[in-house]
Amino acid sequence: MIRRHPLAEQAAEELLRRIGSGEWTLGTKLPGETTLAAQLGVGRSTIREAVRELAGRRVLESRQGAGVFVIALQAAEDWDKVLRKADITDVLEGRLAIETEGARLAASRRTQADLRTFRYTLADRKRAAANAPDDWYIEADLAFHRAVVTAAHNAVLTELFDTFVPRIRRAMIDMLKLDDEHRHRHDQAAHEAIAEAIRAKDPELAATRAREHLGAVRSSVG
Amino acid sequence: MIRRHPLAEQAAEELLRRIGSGEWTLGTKLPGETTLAAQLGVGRSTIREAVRELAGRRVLESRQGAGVFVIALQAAEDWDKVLRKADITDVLEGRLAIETEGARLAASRRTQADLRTFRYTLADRKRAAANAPDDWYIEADLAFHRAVVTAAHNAVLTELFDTFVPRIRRAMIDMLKLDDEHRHRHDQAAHEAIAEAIRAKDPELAATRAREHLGAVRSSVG
DNA sequence: GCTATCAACTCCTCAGACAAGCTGACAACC
DNA sequence: GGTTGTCAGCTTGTCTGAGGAGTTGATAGC
Repeated sequence: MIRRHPLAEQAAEELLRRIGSGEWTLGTKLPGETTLAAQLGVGRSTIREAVRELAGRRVLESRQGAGVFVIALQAAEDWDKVLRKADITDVLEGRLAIETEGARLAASRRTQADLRTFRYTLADRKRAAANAPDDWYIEADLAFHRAVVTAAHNAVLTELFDTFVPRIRRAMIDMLKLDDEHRHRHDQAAHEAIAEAIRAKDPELAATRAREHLGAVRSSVG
Repeated sequence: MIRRHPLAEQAAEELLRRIGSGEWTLGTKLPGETTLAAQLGVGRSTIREAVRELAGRRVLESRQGAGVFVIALQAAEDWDKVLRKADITDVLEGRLAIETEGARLAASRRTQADLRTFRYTLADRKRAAANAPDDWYIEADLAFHRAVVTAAHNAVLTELFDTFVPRIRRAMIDMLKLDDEHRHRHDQAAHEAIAEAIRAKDPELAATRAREHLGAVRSSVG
């Protein structure tokens, strides 16, 4: 799948390159559209589209009458992309950090509703582990883990978990393909132990069990 | 600071709204530029800029000759924005998760170079705590904490930390403004204790000390 | 059934015109 | 001196018309 970049995209890349090279630093006003168009040898509307693209990425900001200004030195890291490119062990260690702390906080903050969610998702996971196709099982497993993080009642942790999910899901799919005997489906007990520790309001125990479970997952991959 | 949105931005918002409302789902081809321009009552180049902006945000993709397609149902979560809007306690708990696990991993993986960085950044921090202005002190403090996470040699954790930094920095500035006696500058010992545990290759101790230090920071804010 | 052709559609790029907004300089005024 | 008003010259914002280039699906021919 080849893909030729339109001029506007190339122009955006060039602008980004110049910003990255230090030619224009934070807060700098770029040359006018007509000047830039002449410099890059393209039309003014092409420059405008390039600027608009970088504005969408929160790198540039244009103010009518004043000019175009640099508001970030590089494109905001696209986390989806970062995670796709990262080693899966690095990703799993990030997940371990989030879920361990999530379990610890959940143990102090969980509500009755959280406990109900644990029961439902654990039951689902048990059924799926027994006889469902891989993708069902994966969703059921992730649903329980998400419930744990949600019970921490911390928006940042929940959002972090959700950011990691797509990458984790892909890794699980790959892993299960190589695992004909469904060995990983047998750790239902470990999941119930985490839920139990949270129910019992034991932060240390919940954190330890979460870390050990995820550490085992990490080892089985790396 | 009032700020009127240009037509192109308004058009981009409208397109995003329609995508979010389910009018156009994943993979859908949008109507042509001329049609959209007529629908929204703007010129063609305005529509083009709106599309280009959403392309920069990875929501749309335009293919010459084929059309414009939806490639994501919503703008990728802009973490900078998420963190700006989140409670500072939630952010600090996220940081605590990252740094605790970072310290734990650093204790097993730190190199001689990491230890050198610890020494430099700790010395800087000590000097800054003694007599430097607030912003110097904050940078020195953050530099040490970043060194700890970097020593974990995990790209995802490092990137996560860097994502959190701007928000943390702002919170520290606000905190120090209310703290005439510079109470927070006196915990140099806690920082050196973390570094010492990592030097001694004691993961549990490093994690515990990191968690306790950051827990104290969190309590002093919340 | 398969391939080649082609017309209609799409986005891409440019140029030119005018509107709208900002900035700094300068004059007028208190 | 200090403040305010005005304005020229810059900037970006928007529209239009024209032609180029790529894609797609229908159709004719084999």
